[in-house]
Amino acid sequence: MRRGRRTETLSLLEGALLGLLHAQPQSGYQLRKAFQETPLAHFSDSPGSIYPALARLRARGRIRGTVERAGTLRPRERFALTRDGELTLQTWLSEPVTRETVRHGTDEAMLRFAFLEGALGRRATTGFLRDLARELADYLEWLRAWHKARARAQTLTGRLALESGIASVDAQLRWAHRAARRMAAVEKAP
Amino acid sequence: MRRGRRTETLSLLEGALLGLLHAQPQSGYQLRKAFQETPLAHFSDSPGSIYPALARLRARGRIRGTVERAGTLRPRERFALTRDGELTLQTWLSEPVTRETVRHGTDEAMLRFAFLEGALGRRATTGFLRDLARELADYLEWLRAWHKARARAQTLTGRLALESGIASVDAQLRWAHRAARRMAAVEKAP
DNA sequence: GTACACATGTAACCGGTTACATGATTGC
DNA sequence: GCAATCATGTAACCGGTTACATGTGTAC
Repeated sequence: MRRGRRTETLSLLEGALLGLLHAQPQSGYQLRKAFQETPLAHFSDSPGSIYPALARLRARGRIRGTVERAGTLRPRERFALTRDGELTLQTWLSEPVTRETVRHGTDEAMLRFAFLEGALGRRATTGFLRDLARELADYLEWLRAWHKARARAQTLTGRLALESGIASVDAQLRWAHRAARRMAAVEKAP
Repeated sequence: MRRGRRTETLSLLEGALLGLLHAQPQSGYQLRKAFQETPLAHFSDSPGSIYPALARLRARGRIRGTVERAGTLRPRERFALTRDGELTLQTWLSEPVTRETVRHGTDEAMLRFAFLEGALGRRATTGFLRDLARELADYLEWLRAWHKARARAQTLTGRLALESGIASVDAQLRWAHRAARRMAAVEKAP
């Protein structure tokens, strides 16, 4: 959906593909199944989204495909990250967590977090969680202030919808704190 | 992002615009500000998204614009729903809440809910909340089962990310129950 | 022998993003 | 005088959706 001027920002789908391929080289079909069957849903599982995305990533040198069972009547192409793809993934995962990251929805942040350990190691997660918790707390405070100030001017369902958002952000913030504690505990006893 | 074959499904942005214009006829600039300043964030506030979307809706007869302060040097165009736009909005808001609705993220469901009272009245919300709660409960159960079954096979951050999703859905489900009770209470004493 | 899972694509459409463009008004 | 706000657009790009297309392997 967007393209950095020079830095080649990844779309969510491309990020997800790189992250999955980093964890485990696999075919387009297996990636489709992952989008169907795992909680990674919300990505389309249609071939029309995944195969072109893979072709793009390959054209840009992020991934490389090797054909398996070439002689047989049912070959398949297994994709893996190139060194360049690994760097791209790491760069994407390292982008700072800002106000915008949480304002536009936490999907991207959580997707990146899911891949953090695999691609950057456990140490990298501490800062991520700290920044995420900071921004979530700020955002939550702002949402609550907004709710307090404007609650009466809205319809009942409008108000309730806002409260749903507040409850969601609150849950994510609590989760971030729990997760940070878990990470700290694990770091002491690896 | 998509187009129903014949039924002219609305994009999220178009739905948001119709909902906002139904609540209060206003100009493109005011809509932009709404996306900047209210918790409706996550829609782009850039003129390049809103003005073309308004032009589309007008071309399809959903909205009508009237130029205000026409003689002055700073005119502006205030948009309002046509009768057809009202019907389109109502149809969109009436679409059933299914498994897919929650699997792909609850953004659309919550956006629609926010406009429900204004466009369909309080009575319409009861069924919506019931369906939403049902689907959220199913989805939550599925997520928990998945977590239990696959937790060990994942990286730590992968597991934590899943737990974040579970916490979020859980929070939304609790909210849905609270909201249903609030609606019921209000219906008795309108 | 037929339905379903495996496996990979292409092509048209279109909506959102980014960047560019223009000019008036208000407040300091 | 200059910056910020008001106000509205256009144009190129490109990625995701939908629909179409094709053929094999396996289990009943």
